[in-house]
Amino acid sequence: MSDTPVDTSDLIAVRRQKLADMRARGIDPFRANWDQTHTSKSALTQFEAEEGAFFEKNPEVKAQLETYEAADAKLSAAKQERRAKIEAGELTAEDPYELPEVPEKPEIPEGSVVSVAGRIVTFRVMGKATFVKILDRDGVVQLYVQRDALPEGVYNTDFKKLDLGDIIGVRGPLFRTKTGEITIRVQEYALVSKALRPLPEKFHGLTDSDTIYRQRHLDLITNMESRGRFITRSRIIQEIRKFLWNRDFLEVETPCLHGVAGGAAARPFQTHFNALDCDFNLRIALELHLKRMLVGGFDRVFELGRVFRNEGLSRRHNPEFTMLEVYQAYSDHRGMMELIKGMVHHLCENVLGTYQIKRADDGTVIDLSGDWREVEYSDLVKEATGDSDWFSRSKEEKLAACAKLGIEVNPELEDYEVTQDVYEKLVEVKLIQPTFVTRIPKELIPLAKLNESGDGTLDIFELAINGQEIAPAYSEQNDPDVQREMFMEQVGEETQNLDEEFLQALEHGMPPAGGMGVGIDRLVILLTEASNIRDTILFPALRPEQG
RNA sequence: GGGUCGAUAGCUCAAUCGGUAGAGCAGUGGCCUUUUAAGCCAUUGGUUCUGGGUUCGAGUCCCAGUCGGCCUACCA
Repeated sequence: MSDTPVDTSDLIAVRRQKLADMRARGIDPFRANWDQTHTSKSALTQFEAEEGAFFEKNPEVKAQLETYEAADAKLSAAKQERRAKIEAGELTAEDPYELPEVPEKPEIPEGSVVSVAGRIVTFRVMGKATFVKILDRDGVVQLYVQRDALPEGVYNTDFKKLDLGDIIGVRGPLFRTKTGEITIRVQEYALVSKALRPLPEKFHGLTDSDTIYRQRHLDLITNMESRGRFITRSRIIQEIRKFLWNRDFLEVETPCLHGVAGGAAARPFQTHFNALDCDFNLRIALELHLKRMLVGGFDRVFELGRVFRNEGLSRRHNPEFTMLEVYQAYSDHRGMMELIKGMVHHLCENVLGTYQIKRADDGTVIDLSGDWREVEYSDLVKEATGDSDWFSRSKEEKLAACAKLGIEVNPELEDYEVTQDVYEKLVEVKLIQPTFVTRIPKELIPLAKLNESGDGTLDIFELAINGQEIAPAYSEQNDPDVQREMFMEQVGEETQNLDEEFLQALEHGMPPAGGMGVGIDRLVILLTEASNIRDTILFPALRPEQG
């Protein structure tokens, strides 16, 4: 293999040739391991601490350094000014000039020796020395490699043949370069894993969204913003768990395969279980099994899980998405208000470090701190339509009003659905600041308790932030007969779509409870200031590539 | 599902009225021991998404298809 001629027309062939040459010389380009003592970040923090301790013992060196830095800044400013004048034609390069004097830079001892490993993301050869940057799990660290610091010959025959994208391990002491960047002075290095394919261009990274989604690994190497967003997503989920564990909630797992896909109204994905020779649906909600946990005496439960809805793709919809559902016995929708607000505040404190979020769309600042606005559904609809008698109008009048308001509404919809359309198209999208929408009409949700006033509204809220529904929560329906009736109205003739197992469980008695569902992806969109659900899902649904 | 825009070198992008497909980065060879998108010299690299058509001539115009973005529809 090693005498295969190099095909320079193919970047991969060049790298394969390097690989073959290494193997021929008995070097394994894919090592079993590398002993790390630090990550990029912990190495940097360590040096800062060591340097700080040194300055404390030697304050005069710190003073010298500050003098040096100030003088150096003046020097660069003077050079820049001169360059600007030459460009503007006020001076020529031959004109005599004086530059401010800069004192000698004081010596600062090198830090301790660290061992790190990561992927090469920049590689700047400057003759007999090279600057390299490697990326590891928590960031980038610079390496300084001098020819004479490596065993004889290695720099030219091996080191300079490294490629962008290769993963290397290095060992050496920390120091600060002339420009102030904390850097590892490499004494020892090894190729840990050879990259046979080139990375995307370093400055622009990947921009083709198709490639970004299909080859997310490349996006993560190249695009630090994207990388950070997925780290934040993971920390959000971690902190949600902590928040609920601390309130004595039990995390449970319920099945993804459902005989009847209940707990929401959405088209399910269907599949077939061979061993039982029967059809199953992928779950569209977690609700019904979690309520059966309440019947079973698990008074505080939650599940963080994937649900699947066989519906369209959009900026806000992916067919599989992550849902949190929480149920707390002896609580109600009011209790859920406190819970969700507490949870979001916890995330602001512990993940984001701020309560102010900038919208990706228009830069509006969303303030998540303090108490959140609470407003009734009917008031919002009346306000949006400018009609205080909206709810006593006939369907025809409502449709006519919709046309005037410039929204398209399917005339075959039920009366309450027309209103709901108005809500979704005119109201919800404008609820940018956190808002609890309460007293929602009973036709919309069959699983919640009716308000005691008997006006046909439900004891529920929908939390809207950023123009999207983030979390609906109910005082859960625990009357088995009312529940059955509500289901019957929903399914009509199709009684095979009744979840009898759930209804029977309710007949054993379910404690009064508050329950809530949180769309994790939408929450992450909000908290990471993303504009598209696909930026928050590692591998979003795409049509499989052909061939 | 409908509308609309797009696909050119490994990556990011050019290409005038239909007239020899270019640049930067990456790669390759050389210079360079503190760089910051390092710099300098030289240089390789193309099924212009696929398949048809019009034309003396197509990256460019037409038709069909594939994949994608955005809008829209569906969506408790």
